[in-house]
Amino acid sequence: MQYQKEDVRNKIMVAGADEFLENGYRGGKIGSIAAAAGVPIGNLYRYFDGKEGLLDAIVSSTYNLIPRYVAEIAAVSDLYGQSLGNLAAALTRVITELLDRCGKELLILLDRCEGSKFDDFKLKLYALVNKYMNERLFRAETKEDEVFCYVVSKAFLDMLFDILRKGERDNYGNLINRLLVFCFYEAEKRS
Amino acid sequence: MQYQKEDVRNKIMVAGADEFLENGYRGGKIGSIAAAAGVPIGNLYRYFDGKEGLLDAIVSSTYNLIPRYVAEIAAVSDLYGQSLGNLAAALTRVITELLDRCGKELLILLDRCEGSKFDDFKLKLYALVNKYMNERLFRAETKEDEVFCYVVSKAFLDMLFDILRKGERDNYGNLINRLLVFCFYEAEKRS
Amino acid sequence: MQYQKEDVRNKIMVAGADEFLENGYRGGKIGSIAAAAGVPIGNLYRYFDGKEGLLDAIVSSTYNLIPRYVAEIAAVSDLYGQSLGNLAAALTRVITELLDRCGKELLILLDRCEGSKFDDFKLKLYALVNKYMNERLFRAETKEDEVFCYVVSKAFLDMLFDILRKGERDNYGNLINRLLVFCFYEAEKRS
Amino acid sequence: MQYQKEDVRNKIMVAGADEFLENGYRGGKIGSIAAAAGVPIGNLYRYFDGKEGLLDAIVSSTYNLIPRYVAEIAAVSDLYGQSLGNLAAALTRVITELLDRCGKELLILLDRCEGSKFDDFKLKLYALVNKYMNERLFRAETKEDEVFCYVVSKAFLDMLFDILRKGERDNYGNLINRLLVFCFYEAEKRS
DNA sequence: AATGAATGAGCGTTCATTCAT
DNA sequence: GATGAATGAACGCTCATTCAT
Repeated sequence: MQYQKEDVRNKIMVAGADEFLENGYRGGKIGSIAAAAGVPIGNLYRYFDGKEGLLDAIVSSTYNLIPRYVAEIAAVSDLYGQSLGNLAAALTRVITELLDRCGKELLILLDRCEGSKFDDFKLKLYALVNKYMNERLFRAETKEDEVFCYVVSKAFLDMLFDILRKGERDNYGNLINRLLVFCFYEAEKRS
Repeated sequence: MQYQKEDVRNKIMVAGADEFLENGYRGGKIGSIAAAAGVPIGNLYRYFDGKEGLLDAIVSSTYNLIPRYVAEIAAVSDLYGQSLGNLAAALTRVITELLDRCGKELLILLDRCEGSKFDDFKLKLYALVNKYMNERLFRAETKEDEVFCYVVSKAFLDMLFDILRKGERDNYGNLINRLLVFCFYEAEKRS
Repeated sequence: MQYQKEDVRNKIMVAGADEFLENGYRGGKIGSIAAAAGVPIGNLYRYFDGKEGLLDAIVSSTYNLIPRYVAEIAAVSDLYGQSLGNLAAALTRVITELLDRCGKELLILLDRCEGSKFDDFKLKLYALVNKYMNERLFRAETKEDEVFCYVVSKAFLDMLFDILRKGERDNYGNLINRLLVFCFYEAEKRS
Repeated sequence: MQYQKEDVRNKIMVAGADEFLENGYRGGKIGSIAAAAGVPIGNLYRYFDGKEGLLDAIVSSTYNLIPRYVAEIAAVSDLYGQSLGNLAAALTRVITELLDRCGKELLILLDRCEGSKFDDFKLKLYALVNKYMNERLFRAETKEDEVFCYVVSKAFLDMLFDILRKGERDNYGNLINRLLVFCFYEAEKRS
């Protein structure tokens, strides 16, 4: 019966992700998730440790993956930083891969975790990216510089995610390219 | 007594805004709001039409104000668009005024309305700004252009709000200036 | 509305005590208690902190009272120990008072707290009484003596409670007198 | 395979007895019992008719045995009643045998059957013993006599069980001897 | 016969809203 | 109009029992 278990587990996780995406963690109902997954409520608790446990199962691997992706993106930037074109290609590859692996989960983490222990994901992520950007690009000296660096870092990230939300697969490359130009072309002149 | 009534009404709205800011609309409790306002629960229902009604009262004037501010910002841009310096000064004035009038309410609308009828505020706002930006700056022709325009418009707005979230009053001017340079200096070269 | 509040609180506590007496703590249902008290379920939670809190409210004053009563009984025994007749009279007074104050609560504590934090009341009480009895009467030297002392102490206590369960108010005096004779008359000859 | 079936049946009953002893009938979980017995839940239902059926299987033989033991003890008392020493020896034999056969089950019956149909075992047992005691020893005439007879009968029984709970195998003889002296030596003088 | 996943009734609890005073 | 106790629908979760394999 092993294959069935995995099947059920997946159905619940998909239903849970959809429910949380639509109604948030607080607004998402275990009953609705179970119904959508075609599973009786009680059985859901065989697979997951309650509502929090289900969110955890849906989202934690992505949660843990992100710092590595950020580091990888930073490494890629260090390598190709001189040529925005090459950088864009590399970034596109990394980021489309990220999205393919855990796009939905990322959206939940970014916007739909109010009331859960992942509530702070966004802030942590922004802080992480901000750190990299400041070390490499901005080298903020005043409080004002820091704020500006933070604002731009966050915007860069948001734009990346928006491209993934709005764009289509065969646009990604071009759009990320344009994003890089927008953000970093002759950046020193502009900040 | 009209004066007292207004006083009570205000206390509830302030307490409500704080509660919603801290816990979101779904997570905010009527009981906590009434307690924080020093008002018996039942009385709250005299002044507001339930939880949704209270949110409405707190937020709707800002909700309705925003399109006018966007239009005003657009008008200002049209006037001073040639000179980023002048534009920044004008924008700073308009935006700090906006923030002074309804900063808290704006934050609620932007981030804390999950589960209410204002859930879509962010999207509407982005769409509005996107429209102005597209008409004035991007003149998108392809689907890809549209996405890029949207992404940049949204980012511009987010950055504006982030400055307001992170910055301090006497930074606003400088930061908005830097923001404008970052987004629009030789923009045509970069998009 | 203050008088009503106390009234409701009492009705809930009486209904709770009856329910717990009949079905134990684990078997007692909050719904039944609320119904028996003529109170909607939700309102019960205004007065008590959940099921455990209700049990606590019903039982904790008695729980805290008991050591004092044991000490008082021990003191009475020290005073009148020579004359079983006088001792019986004094004990009867103390114990009927105890029963009048918290007979039902005592029964819950003794037999119906499985699954709650008062689970160990009986053991603690027996240990307490055993300590007094051993110090005054048995002076156990061997392991076997200790067991016998414990067994008799516990039996004395149980019999006391049984008299209170089974007897009638105007019997108490006689029955306690007989109990003392049964347990302690020429006790040294018998142990 | 008949042998295996018996083996599984026994493992379940042992696990069940332990679980009920630890958590009571209400608090005991079928899942935990099955796990402790190393048996899948579904299979447990092949051997026993649900939770109540399992308790029944564990406990009913003891439940039915008890009246016979009480009768035997009564008979022994009639034979050796004159000599407490002989009586003690005979009683010790009977009672250690009882304990060896079904000590654990007896404890469940006495203390851990809340919520099951055996809830009333203790009362029935006390009533039974009370009947014998009254016929032979007390010959109660007044209501008060009856109560006292009941109280002493019950205490005698409880003390017997406590000796079995607290004592050690090679103490039993001595302790039961002391118990008999404590309860019945010159009893007529004391009641 | 063995297995353990499926099932769902029922519990304790919360909280937006109403209502009696 | 002010007050806060009353109300009950709805949620998350448990666990005895059944059922498909």
